[in-house]
Amino acid sequence: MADSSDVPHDGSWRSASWRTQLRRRLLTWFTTSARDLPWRKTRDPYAIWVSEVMLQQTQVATVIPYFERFLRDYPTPAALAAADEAEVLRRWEGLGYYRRAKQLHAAAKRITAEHGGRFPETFEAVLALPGIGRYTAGAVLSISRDQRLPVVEANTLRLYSRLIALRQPPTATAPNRLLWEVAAAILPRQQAGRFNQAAMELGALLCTPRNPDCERCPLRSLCPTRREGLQEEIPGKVRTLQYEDRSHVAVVAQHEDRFFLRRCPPGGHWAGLWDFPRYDLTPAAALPGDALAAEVERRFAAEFGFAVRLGEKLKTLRHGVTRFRITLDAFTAEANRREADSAECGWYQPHEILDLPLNTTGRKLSRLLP
DNA sequence: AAAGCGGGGTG
DNA sequence: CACCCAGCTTT
Repeated sequence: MADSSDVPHDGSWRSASWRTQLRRRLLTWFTTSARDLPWRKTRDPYAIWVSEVMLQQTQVATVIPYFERFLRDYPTPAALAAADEAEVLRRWEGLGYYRRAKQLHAAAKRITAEHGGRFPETFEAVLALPGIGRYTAGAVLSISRDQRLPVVEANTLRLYSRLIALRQPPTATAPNRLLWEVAAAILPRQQAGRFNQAAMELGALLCTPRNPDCERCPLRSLCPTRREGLQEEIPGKVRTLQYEDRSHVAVVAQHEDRFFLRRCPPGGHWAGLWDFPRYDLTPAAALPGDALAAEVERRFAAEFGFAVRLGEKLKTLRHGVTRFRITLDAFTAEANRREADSAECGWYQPHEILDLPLNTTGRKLSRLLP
């Protein structure tokens, strides 16, 4: 049984005076150095929750316009709960990781049904909502209500690893438990929300992964990692990701002035979003051109029950997703007749496609249509 | 081209 | 505890 007390690190954080110094310096620094971000102008837990979910896997500059639009269109949990999922996905389009939007929508419905439309204010109730874990629950309730709850995410993970000179990979079980312990111990009694924001901001602006700006850091004299010159070694590397190449083919089928799209099935990738039919043909090198077209036509007919004939290559798109690097060859295709639309697929004119929630490659291909 | 973000859910 | 998640920006 791994115990956090066995994890090699610097124990200064256990000293009350060290923690007092840290709090004072960090909060003072935040007063002068905090970025002016839209979600810092509110104490509405709903708005802060939306920002926290958007900020997962996505950077600040990307999130800002999405956040402002989302709050304008859905100013309350009830407004979000009343929206169609497709409409929510359309507003999320481009942010990626669409499960976040679906969970946000589902949680808004739960808040409306179970909490009378008011964002819950106990840690347990917030944690019980879909898409909300320990970090997000702590962030929302500390920032909006100053509840004394710790947060450990990428920025604080790195900052706290350095403040305790953590000598092990920070995501391993025992080191991670220790980091949460540290995050809880250093919180002030008052202003826990400002403190958490300050810690994350310091990690984002100064205590960066590479070349941290220790000269400007208000915590430099408290930092054992800086003292020992280990900034590039701490936190330890988790592991290097091995990319995997994939070859996909998309079918842009046309009949008169309409194009065929389908909804991605539940449980799979891009679930609930629309896209042109696409097929994984890895490894593509094994198939000569004719055989590739025949294989795609076969799969298309098997899936949708009508035939198309592949034409020329419309476009090659390369996109990376998690550990995959995908080369997507999009082909035009002709359908002899038009099958009836269903809830899962159908024929659309280009102007109708504008209103469908599409994944990024689907949207890029749709812009090539007449 | 590679690195970094990135917590939540599942099994 | 390991693995998955179907994109984007920065370096």
